[in-house]
Amino acid sequence: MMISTRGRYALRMMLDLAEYQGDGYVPLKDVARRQEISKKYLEQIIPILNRAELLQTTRGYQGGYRLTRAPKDYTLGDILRTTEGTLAPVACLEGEQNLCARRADCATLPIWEGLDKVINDYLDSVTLQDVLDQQFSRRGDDYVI
Amino acid sequence: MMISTRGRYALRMMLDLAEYQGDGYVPLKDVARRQEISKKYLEQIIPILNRAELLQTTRGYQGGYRLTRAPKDYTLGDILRTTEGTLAPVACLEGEQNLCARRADCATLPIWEGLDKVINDYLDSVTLQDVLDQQFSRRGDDYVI
DNA sequence: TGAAAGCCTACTGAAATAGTAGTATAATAG
DNA sequence: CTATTATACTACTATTTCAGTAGGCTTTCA
Repeated sequence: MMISTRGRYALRMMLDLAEYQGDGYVPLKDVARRQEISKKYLEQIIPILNRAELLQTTRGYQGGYRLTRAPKDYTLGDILRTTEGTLAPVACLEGEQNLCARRADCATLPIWEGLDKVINDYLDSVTLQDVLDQQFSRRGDDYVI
Repeated sequence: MMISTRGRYALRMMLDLAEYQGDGYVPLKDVARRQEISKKYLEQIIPILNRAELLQTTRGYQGGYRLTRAPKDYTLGDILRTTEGTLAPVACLEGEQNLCARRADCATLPIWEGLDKVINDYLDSVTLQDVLDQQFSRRGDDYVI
């Protein structure tokens, strides 16, 4: 299992903001209630998104969060790489500190590189807007008799 | 990170057997030495492959392991799903016991299903023989979702 | 019968996961 | 100026997984 609750909850929060932000800020309390996720846990996920400037904040009365950009300008890869740190399927692709002594001769390295590429390509091919569109079309289907 | 040492070592062991088995059995000691992996740890990985009949065993003098089938008849997906248990990128795709109450309305489920599919399709598109031949090189570049 | 090999079970240190808890700080209404 | 609403930050914790280590048991065959 590669995507932890951190990434999955971040994605659901971003989708919730996209759906409910209107032209104001959405308090975390509301996101937590709608998504049935602990508000305290979301509070820990948010700074990660905040530091990467994926969302905007106001504190105090009528404060909350909203998206920095339009939903079509976030790929799922953006959000998941930010919150998960890496989407690499194996440790040896995770960075300098995980370099392996066998790397130069490794028969399996190209496989992991290929796998890493299909994962990132797929997640970068879908935007938040795509997910919203598919969600609404699905809801619409429910009303067809 | 999705593929643990268990799956990576299993794959390297299968490749090692393919390369060195000839028409006999390869003792684990030799695999462990060539691959620089703890023999004791490999001993724990082997029963998983054995139960799935991915390899054959003889005990005692001149015993060891060999592949059940030809290298071209193993996909990397076969080997990795067997040893990892699942390649599902999220818990809610891992089986009955992880079903989520929000499943019917979940906007993100189709994304995880799509991700699961590209991962499995990629790994099922490469065989042990491909790796041996190095024919798989940069296959990720060509892979069409 | 004894050496070479696999088989089986238990144990363990370290890290990640999935949170909970409590306090501090900021913005604004009245 | 202060009560209310909301985010920000830090510390703690239970559970699970990972990546092995350790040791005794069984099988095969020269």
